[in-house]
Amino acid sequence: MEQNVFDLFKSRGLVAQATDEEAIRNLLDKEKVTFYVGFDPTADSLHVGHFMQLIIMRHMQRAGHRPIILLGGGTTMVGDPTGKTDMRQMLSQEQIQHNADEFKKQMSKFIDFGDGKAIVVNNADWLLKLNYLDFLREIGVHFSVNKMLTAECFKTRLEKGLSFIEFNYMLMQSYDFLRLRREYNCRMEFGGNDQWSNIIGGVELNRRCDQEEVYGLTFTLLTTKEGKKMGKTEKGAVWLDPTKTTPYDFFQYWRNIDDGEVQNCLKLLTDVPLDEINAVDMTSGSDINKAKERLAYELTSLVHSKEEAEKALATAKNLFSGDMDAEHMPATVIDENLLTDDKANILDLLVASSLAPSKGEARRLVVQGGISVNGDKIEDANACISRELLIQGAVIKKGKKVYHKVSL
RNA sequence: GGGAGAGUUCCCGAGUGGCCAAAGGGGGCAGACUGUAAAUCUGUUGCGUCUCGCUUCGAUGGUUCGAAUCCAUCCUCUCCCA
Repeated sequence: MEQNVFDLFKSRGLVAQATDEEAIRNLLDKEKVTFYVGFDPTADSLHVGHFMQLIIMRHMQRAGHRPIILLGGGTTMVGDPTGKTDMRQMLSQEQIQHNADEFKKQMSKFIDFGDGKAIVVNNADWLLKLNYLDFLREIGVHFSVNKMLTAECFKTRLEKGLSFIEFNYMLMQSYDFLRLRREYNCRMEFGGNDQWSNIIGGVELNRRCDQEEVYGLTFTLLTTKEGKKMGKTEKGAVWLDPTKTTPYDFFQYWRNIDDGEVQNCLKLLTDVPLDEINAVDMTSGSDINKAKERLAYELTSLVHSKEEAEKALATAKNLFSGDMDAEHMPATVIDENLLTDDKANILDLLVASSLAPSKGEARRLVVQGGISVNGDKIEDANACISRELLIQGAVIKKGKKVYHKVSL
C-alpha cells in the first residue's frame, strides 16, 4: 500500500502548519486533489528559496494530484509585504511575462505539464480586470482590519510603515484561492510557512463567500540556523538557472552547507529514504562530510542533470585532492593587450577574471597569500605570468575553494 | 494642513569646521586551525601609476584658506498633532 503523501510530508518534517490535518489527510487519500502554489515572478529565474515548493508539488503530482502553478503577475504589482522591510519595486508587464516563461521552463524539471497534469495560471488575468467597488463589496466585506493587523506578517511592517497597497496583498491572494476553487475546483493552497496568514485568509474567504471548505498547508522554511532564509550568498541568491549559478557552484553551495543542516536538507529536499538519512552518524566528521556530498549530488542531478552532477562531483574531487582539473572550472580568455613583453601582470589577470573587483583588492589578496597559480603560491604583487603558460591555460586559485582558468 | 526629527561607506551606526577615506559592530575577503563544516584567533575591507594622488557622507548651489560637519533650496523617510 502506497504511503499517503500527507504522511510522507509529515514523516520528512515538511509540514509546518495545517488548517485541518485529519481532513487533509483523508482528502488526499481518497481523491485526486487539485491544489495550488503561488509564485511571484519577481526575477527571471527560480532560486533555492523556491525549492521546497517545487519538491512538494513533485511529491503531490507523483501521488496523482494536480498542481496549479499560480504566477503572481497581478499580485507582483502589489508586492507581498511579508518578511520584507521595504516596499517592493513594481515590475512592468513585459518583465513579468518574461519571468513567468522562465519559471515554467525550470519547473518542467520537477513537474510534468503534459495532458493537463499541471496547470499554469496567471492571476493578472483576473486581478487586472477587477472593479474596485465590486471587489470591495464582494470580497472586502469579509475581512476584518482588526484581525488583519494582528497577523504576524504585518507586525514588523507596522513598526516600519506599511502602505495601503501592500496591506491589500492578503485580499488579493485570498481572492486568488476563491477564483481557483470556483474555476478549477482547487481545494488546497500550499506555501512556505511565511504564507500562513495569507493562506488562511483564502480558506476563510471561501467559507464565507461560498460556504465551501478548503484547506491550507504550509511547509517548513529552509533557514540557516541563524534563522536567515537559505539560498542567499554574498553573491546573491543561488539560482536554478545554470547561466546564473553554474552547476558547479550550485553543487558547492550544498557541499559547504552547515553540519547542522545536512540531515534536515536531505529530508526536506531529496528522495533519499529516511532510514538512510537517519543512519548518518552526526558525531562523525567523515560521515557528515559524506552526507554533504550526497546532498550536493542529489540536488544537482535533480535541478540540472545526472551528468552535471557527476561532472561537478568529479571536478570538486579533483580540485580538492590537489589535481588540477581545468576542464569544468570557470574560465576566462584574456585579451592579447594585457600582455607586455610577453608577460601578464598577476593583478591584471585577477581583475580580468573577476576574481578580484579591483586592483587594490587583487594586490591585497596576493600580499596576504591568497593566490596561487598552477599550484605555486604568488606573494609578489608584481609577479607576471608568461605567455607560454597562458597559452596552455593557467589555473589561478583564490583562497581555498575558488578556481579559475585563464588562457590566451 | 501644523509641529518635530532623520538621510554617513555593503548593512547598522559614531562623527557637528582642519588631527576624516571617516570610530565601533555586523557582513565579506584572506591567513592559521580543520572535515571543502562550525567555533576561535590574526590580517584586511573606496579607487589608482599606493610613503603620493583622486572620488565619496540624500541632491544642487553657496559661505570658508579648508565642509560629512555651517547656510539656502530641493528630494526622500520617520514621528507627533489635525
